[in-house]
Amino acid sequence: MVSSKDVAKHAGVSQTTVSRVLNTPERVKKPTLKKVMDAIDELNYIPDGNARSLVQRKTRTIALISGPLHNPFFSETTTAIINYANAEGFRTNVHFINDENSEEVYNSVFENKVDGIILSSIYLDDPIFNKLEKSGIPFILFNRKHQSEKNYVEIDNRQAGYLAAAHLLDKGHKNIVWIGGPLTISTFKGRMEGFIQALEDHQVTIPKERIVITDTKREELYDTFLALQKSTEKPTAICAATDAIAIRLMDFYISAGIRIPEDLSIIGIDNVELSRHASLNLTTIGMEDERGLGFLAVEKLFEMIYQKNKSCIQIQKSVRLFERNTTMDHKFI
Amino acid sequence: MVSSKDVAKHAGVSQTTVSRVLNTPERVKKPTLKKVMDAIDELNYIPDGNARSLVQRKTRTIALISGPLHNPFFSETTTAIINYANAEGFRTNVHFINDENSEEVYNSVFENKVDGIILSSIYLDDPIFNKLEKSGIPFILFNRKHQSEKNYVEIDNRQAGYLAAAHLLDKGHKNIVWIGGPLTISTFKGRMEGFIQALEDHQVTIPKERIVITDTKREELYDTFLALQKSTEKPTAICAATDAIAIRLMDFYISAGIRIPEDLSIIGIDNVELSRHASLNLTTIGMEDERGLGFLAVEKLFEMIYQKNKSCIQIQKSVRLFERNTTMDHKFI
DNA sequence: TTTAAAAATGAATACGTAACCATTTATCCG
DNA sequence: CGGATAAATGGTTACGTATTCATTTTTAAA
Repeated sequence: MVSSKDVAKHAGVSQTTVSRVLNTPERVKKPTLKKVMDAIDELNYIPDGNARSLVQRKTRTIALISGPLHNPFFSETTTAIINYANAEGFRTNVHFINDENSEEVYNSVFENKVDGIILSSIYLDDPIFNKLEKSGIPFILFNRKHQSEKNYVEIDNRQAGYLAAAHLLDKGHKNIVWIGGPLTISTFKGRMEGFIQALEDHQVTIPKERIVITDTKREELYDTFLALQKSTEKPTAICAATDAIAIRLMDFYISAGIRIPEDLSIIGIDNVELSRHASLNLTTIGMEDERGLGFLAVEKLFEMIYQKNKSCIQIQKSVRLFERNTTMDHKFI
Repeated sequence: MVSSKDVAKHAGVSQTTVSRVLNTPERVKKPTLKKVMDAIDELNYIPDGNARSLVQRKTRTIALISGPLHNPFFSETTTAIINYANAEGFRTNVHFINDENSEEVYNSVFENKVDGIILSSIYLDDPIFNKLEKSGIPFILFNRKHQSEKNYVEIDNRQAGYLAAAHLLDKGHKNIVWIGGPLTISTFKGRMEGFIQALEDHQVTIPKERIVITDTKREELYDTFLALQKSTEKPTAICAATDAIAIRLMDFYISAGIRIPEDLSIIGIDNVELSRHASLNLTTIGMEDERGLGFLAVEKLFEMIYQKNKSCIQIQKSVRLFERNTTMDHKFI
C-alpha cells in the first residue's frame, strides 16, 4: 500500500507537505503543488481514511440500525438515510437488528467509533438508551421513541391509530380487529392507544380478544389470520398497526378467497410507497410531509454532528387519512 | 475517550497486557486477567476498531454498492449480504449508485480501505473494473458481469429471457413486447438476447419497435406505457426484463382499467418475494436456489477474503419458470 | 540594501492499537 | 536446592495520517 511518505519521497518533499496538498492546497506553492500532484497520480496514491480518522477523531461514518428491509417502510427510510449521508460525504454502516443479535450489533457499533447513530430499533425501556447517552456520540431515534422521550422523530402514533379506527367506524364497522406488535415498542403502543381511544369516543366496545398483540413476523401473522378465520364472529374490518402488517394480511386473505374490501375492510398505517400500487391500493394513515421519517431524522442527526443543534430533538409529525380501495361501507346483511 | 493505556494505568499493568487480555487471554495469568477485566468494566473501555484496523491492516468491513431498494431484488440481496457480513463479525458500508454519483461512491469506497467489495452496479465495459483489479481488494459482482467475465455471480440471463418468451409463445401469444433496460448492462443484454432467440426458434418475428430499451426509472417506464397504449396494434403480452419493471407496469395498466391477465399477459424475471403476493401473483423466471444471488455472492466474497478461494469466480445459476396468474392463453377474438 | 513580516516547508509527535523482542517470574526435574 | 525451561509480562515500535512547532525562504516595507 502506497502511503503519503512514499509520495513525499517520490516528489522530494516532506510528508507534511503531501498532507497539506490534500487538505490546504492554498498554503503550498504552485510548483511544489504540481510536483506532489504528479507523484500522487503516478503512484496511484489514495489517502487512508482510517489513519485520518485516528488522528482527527472523526470517522465520517454513521451507523444505521434498522428494521428489516422486507418491510417497505424500512427500505424507504434506509434509502433516504444512506443517500443523505453519502451526499454529506459520509459512509453508512448498516445493521439489521433482531431479537437474537442486538448485543452484537450494539457492540459492533460502539467499537467502530462512528460520528453518529440513527436507529429505529429501540424498546420503550431499552437499557441501551443509557449507553447511547453515555457514549457521547450524537444519536437519534426514528419511528420509535424511548420512555425518556429524548431525541426522536416519529409520527403522531396516537393520532394515527385514532384516525384509522375513526375511518372504519365512519364506514359503519363495529366488529373491528386491531392487529399490532408488542407494546414494548412505542409505535405499537401509541397506535393501539389511539385506536382504543377512538372506539371509546364513538361508544363502541369490543371484546379483549379483538385486540391482537402479536409478533410482526410472517409466521405469527399467519397464525393470527388462522385464528381469526376460526373465530365464530369474524371481523368486518381490520386495523393493522403498519402497512407491512396490512399487506401481509391481504396476502393471506386474498389467497383464502376473501375479497377486499367487499368481504373485509383493511387499513394500515405508514403510507408506504407500495401501498399506492394499483394491485394493493391500501387505505392508510400517513404523514403529510412527503420526505419521510428517515429523511427528517438523518437531517437532524447531521445538525447534531455539526453541532448546530445541541438541544434535545423531539419531533412528532401530524398524519392524515389516505383513503384508497381496501376499505368500504359495512353492509348490513 | 478512554484508551488501552488508561486501562493499563488503572490496572497497574502495561498496555501490552491489556491488549493480550483482549486478544489472547489464555496467555495471561488469572489474577492479572481479572485486574484488567475489572479496569475495563470500571472505565467502560471499548477498544477502537479504527486503530486496530490501522495496525492489523484489516478493517473487518466490506463495501456494498447496490441498486436502489425500491427494487425488491436489491432489498432482498442487501438483506442477505448485510446479515451474512454481520454474522462474520463484519460491518457493511452501503452505497446506492446512480448515474450522477458513481465517481464519489467509488472514491469513498477506495478511501476507506475495506476488506472486500460486493457490487451489482457495473456496466459491461465499465472502466472501474480495472481499478478494482488493481486495488488488490477482493471483490465480486452479483447480478451483473463485466465484459472480462471475471468474478461474478449471476443467473443464466439468456436462459431466463428464453424461458420467459417461450412461456408466452406457448400460451399462444405472438404480439409480444420486450421491455428492458440499457444493453450496456449484462443482465438486460443477456435476457433480451434469450428473448430474441426464443422468438427465432419459434419462427415468430416481431417488429423492431416491439423491443423497447428504456431506463428503468418510473418516469421512463410510464412514457413507455403511454407509447404502447397509443400504438395501433397493442401487444397481448409483455415480457419485462425484471420483476421490478413488471410490477411497475402492472400498476400503470391496472390503473388504466386494463385487466391482467385477461386483457394483457405479463411476465417478469427474478422471482422476487413480492411477486408471490396474492395481489400481484406475478408469473416470473427465477433461480431454483432459494438462497438468492446476494447470499451466493457474499459467501464467495468471504471465501476470497479468507483466502480460501483465490481462483476467478464465475457462477451462473440455472433458472426455471414460476407460473402464477399474470399470464394466460391468448384469446383469438 | 536592510529588516521585519509573511509565506512556505520540514521535523517531530500524537492518535490507539497489535506485534516484536527483551526481560522477569514461575515451574519442572534431577 | 539449582539450573534449565516455560510462562508471563513489559518496553518499544509501526501502522498512515494531521497537527504543532521550528526553521528556512520569500516578499514587502523602509
